[in-house]
Amino acid sequence: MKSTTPPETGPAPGVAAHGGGAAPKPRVRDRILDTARSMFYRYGLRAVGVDAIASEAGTNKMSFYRCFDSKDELIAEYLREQGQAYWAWWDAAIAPHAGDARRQLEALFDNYMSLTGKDGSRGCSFGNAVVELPEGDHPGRRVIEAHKAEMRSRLRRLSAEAGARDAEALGDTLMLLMEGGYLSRLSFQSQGPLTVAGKAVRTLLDAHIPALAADAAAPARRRRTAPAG
Amino acid sequence: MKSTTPPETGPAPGVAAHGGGAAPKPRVRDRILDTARSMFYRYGLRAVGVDAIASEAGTNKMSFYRCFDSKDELIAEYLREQGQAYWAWWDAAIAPHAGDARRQLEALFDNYMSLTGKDGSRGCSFGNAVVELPEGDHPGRRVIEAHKAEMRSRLRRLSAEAGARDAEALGDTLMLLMEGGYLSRLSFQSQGPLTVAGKAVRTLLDAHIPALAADAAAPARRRRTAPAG
DNA sequence: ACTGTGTGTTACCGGTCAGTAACTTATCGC
DNA sequence: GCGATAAGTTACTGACCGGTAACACACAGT
Repeated sequence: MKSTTPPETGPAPGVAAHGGGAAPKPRVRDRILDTARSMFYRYGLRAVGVDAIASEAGTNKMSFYRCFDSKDELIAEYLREQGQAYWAWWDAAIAPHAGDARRQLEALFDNYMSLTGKDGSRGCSFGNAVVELPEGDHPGRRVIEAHKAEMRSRLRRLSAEAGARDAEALGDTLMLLMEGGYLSRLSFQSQGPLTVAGKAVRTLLDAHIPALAADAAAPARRRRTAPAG
Repeated sequence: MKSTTPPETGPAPGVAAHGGGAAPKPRVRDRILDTARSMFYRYGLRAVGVDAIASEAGTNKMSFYRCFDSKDELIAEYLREQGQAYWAWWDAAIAPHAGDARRQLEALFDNYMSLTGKDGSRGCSFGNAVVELPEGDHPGRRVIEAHKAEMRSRLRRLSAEAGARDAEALGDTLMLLMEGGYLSRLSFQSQGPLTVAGKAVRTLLDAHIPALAADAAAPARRRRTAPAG
């Protein structure tokens, strides 16, 4: 196998001045979790050892094992934290269009595209993690499966709220689209298939949502978007 | 980390009777490659060591290194072999409908769904591999990127042949769909979003292909498929 | 018989893996 | 100052990692 993780020589925050005011120096556990997040995401779960995480976090293995029972538990905790951040992002992305599910979906995907298309992006933490955790009993797997199930159910719910004829099918299709973008991001640099996700969503919404011009409770400007001309 | 690969106690073919006739006993290299294929796919690239592969193939590490320069080279070779098998499958799936690109796409996805939905399926070898190979210079990465680029180009070509208004967008959307099915397969058992891929493809084809009733060279029965009622 | 080739066997290298023991130090509230 | 708690340090275990050296054997074609 190759060298995997470069040294990643970081300054290691270590002890921060905290005698004077309200600068609560980050506890070891938080530093470790933060470091684990970035290293796991960048290099993968198996490629990163606890020793590397600990020293990168400015501490050592012994302190690591005072905070976490095992590496597997750290992985599970890492995934739980990623989940919280994910739903915070999700909610923020759809919040501006509360009440208009169609626009919420469009905004969600627009946001998703620009985020996943970014330079440092390595796709979805959960999708990547599940590839490395084939064992059915790993503590991280339950987190992953719960996360993906929640994603699916949210997309289905939004599809229903948007007035889709077959909300479950639309929701699942949107899920495939998202997952596909995440995965394809790893094999293409910036001009990958991900770039059409926005168009694809609008096409699917058009196809699934009946075009009732004056529908009750429906937003005024629900424009049709034909796929090219 | 957990135990990763179970012992997988296999009988190890070893020496096959070959003195009499035309039974060319499988060479070590082939046995190794075959074992690597199943173990890499099942457990992942990093989870499987060369020692485990060799002994599972009924040989040993020394013979392994007589056939392959390194584990990384074996990985690349594994991916090349998977690529050959993949295109053979692909061509066989679309062959029955030569000349009718729309039906070819439908057949491709139907075939893909039943295959990826199978019990032992762990999604896409290439997608899984790229998750474990973040290093840009790994010999396997070129194979993966070439494979995915080829996939994309084939889907775009089929979309064009099917008469799509925006063939590149349709092709890329279909690519997202496929990739999404592969990835989501890992987080859902059998009733995952993958099950709607067939419907989704037909919806997208309907949306992208102009409905010319009597088009030259167009197949007679190109039925519209409305997404539910 | 001789030799080349393919293969099996054993032992080993340096490095890293996850995880632990025992001890020291720094900082906190009191 | 005192004790409690959090954290750093060094050294270690046993297993596994990718990769190699040296040697033995079985069989092919000549």
